Amino acid sequence: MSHPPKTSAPASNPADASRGSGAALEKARRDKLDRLKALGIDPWGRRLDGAEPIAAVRARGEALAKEADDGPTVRVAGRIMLLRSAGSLVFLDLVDRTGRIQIMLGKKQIGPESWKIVDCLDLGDLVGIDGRLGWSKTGEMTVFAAGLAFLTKSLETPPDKFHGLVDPDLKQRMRYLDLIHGEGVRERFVARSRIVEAVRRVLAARGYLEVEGPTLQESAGGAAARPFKTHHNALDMPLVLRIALELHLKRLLVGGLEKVFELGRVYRNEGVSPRHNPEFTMLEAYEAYGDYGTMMELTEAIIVEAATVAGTPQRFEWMGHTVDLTPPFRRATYDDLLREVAGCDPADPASVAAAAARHGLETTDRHPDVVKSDLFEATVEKTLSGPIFVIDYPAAVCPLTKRKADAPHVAERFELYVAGMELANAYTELNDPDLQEELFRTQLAGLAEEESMARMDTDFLRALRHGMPPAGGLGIGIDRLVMFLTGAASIRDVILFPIHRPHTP
RNA sequence: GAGGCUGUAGCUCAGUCGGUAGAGCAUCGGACUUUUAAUCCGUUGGUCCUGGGUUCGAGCCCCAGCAGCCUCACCA
Repeated sequence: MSHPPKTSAPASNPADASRGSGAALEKARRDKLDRLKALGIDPWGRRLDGAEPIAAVRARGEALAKEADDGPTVRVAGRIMLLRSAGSLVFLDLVDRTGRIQIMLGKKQIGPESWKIVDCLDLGDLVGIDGRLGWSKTGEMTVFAAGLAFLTKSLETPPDKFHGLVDPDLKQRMRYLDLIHGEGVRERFVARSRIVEAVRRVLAARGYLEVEGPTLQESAGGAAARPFKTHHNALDMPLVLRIALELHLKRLLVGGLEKVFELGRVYRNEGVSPRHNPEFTMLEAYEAYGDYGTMMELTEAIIVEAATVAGTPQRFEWMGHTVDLTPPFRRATYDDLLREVAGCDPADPASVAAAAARHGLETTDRHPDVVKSDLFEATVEKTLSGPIFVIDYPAAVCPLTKRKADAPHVAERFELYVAGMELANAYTELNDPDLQEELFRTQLAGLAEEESMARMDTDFLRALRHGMPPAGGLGIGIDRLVMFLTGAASIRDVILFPIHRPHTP
């Protein structure tokens, strides 16, 4: 080989030549892994009993005098988030699921053998620490380490220790990193868990039974949405994933379970947006001998309890709306809001159509109630800061709902809106099998099956003919509930692993 | 599905008029027994999303594609 060009002269050590690249960053960590093994340390660790949650340790530390040097001995375990070396003294910030605490490791204090392990520590490694709890000279609560247990080596470089992960794509695809480094991310998902617990607690306290319906169905009913299609091999039958919980829960009302709810995933083959993910979590609850008024009271109880456990303030700004959770929530009829906001006479189809036309909506060959519904969505919805119960809907857009006794064109339905977004939907359930069948048929006429909320379900109709008690039914979108209780702007911020296209190399 | 914006080192981001690819953090080497995103000195690291095109020359301009975000449509 002749003289290489000076500008591209290779370094003497090929590994050094790429030092700092992604591969070299991992190699540096693998070198430390090998050094640990050489020291007889298992870099992948073993069971460690008796580690105290860092939050609990911090609580104990608060009671200690700053100058005390006789603090209790504690054991903590967690991930190294920051590492500052000052010669033969090293400071770590250790994080577990409950909090963060500073660790001080001194060469003299832990001895030369353990110090060899300290030399092998990287950001992201998991360690256990035994030490005295106290305060550093600069006033930081600190565990002064006497013992160090190496628990797991991290071979990948963590994100920027100050900014964390910022790219929303990376945050979602690598949620584990987002949970470690993202500001408030872990807290938000803990809040989600607490909210779900609260929902179950409220329902259980009222005597509701939690049940599980089928997610694989022959036909998807109970909502207006396109389903995902799949296939069962052994039975050689086409199946769809459920789009709602409704029709099976109502069968259970027929079966005498009287108060049932399901909290589970539904799947809708629709577009994605900051408020839509193809799979999302739905609560549906049904109470025999109740009506939509019963469900309004239940909805309010669930939301107030969920807000309490989530730590949501009573009044806050979200998505440009001022939300006030002080019960009772406002109630307003559909027609009153329409009159107020759209400036038309809801009782007069011509007036409604004229208003709809002014907003550029299609009105020809459309059912008057559909025009009304379009007008409502175009004008009223975005103005509803809420929470507000919108009550009494035009009957033609509510095929599963009982009509008002004295006004058959009005359905006993409410939707709860917050910040212009639909959060809950409830009916006095239609239990007249003949009317239900008729509504299915008229809804289906002239509509593509995929577009209709009413899908003929003859087995469901037969169940109704056996007698379903008069009942109230409620649906709440749990993801959206979590969004507004945690102040999240996107549904992807409250779903751990939202849908993504595959990354192509 | 349509439109707009974005894509540069492991992470967070600059990159001027088209003229040899930059910083901070991280890494590696050195100093430091009270640090706080430690600091200081030195060091290293690039498929500029992918593929074409224009040009003497493209991170930058043009075309196509991929991915993300936002808006709209479907929907909750």
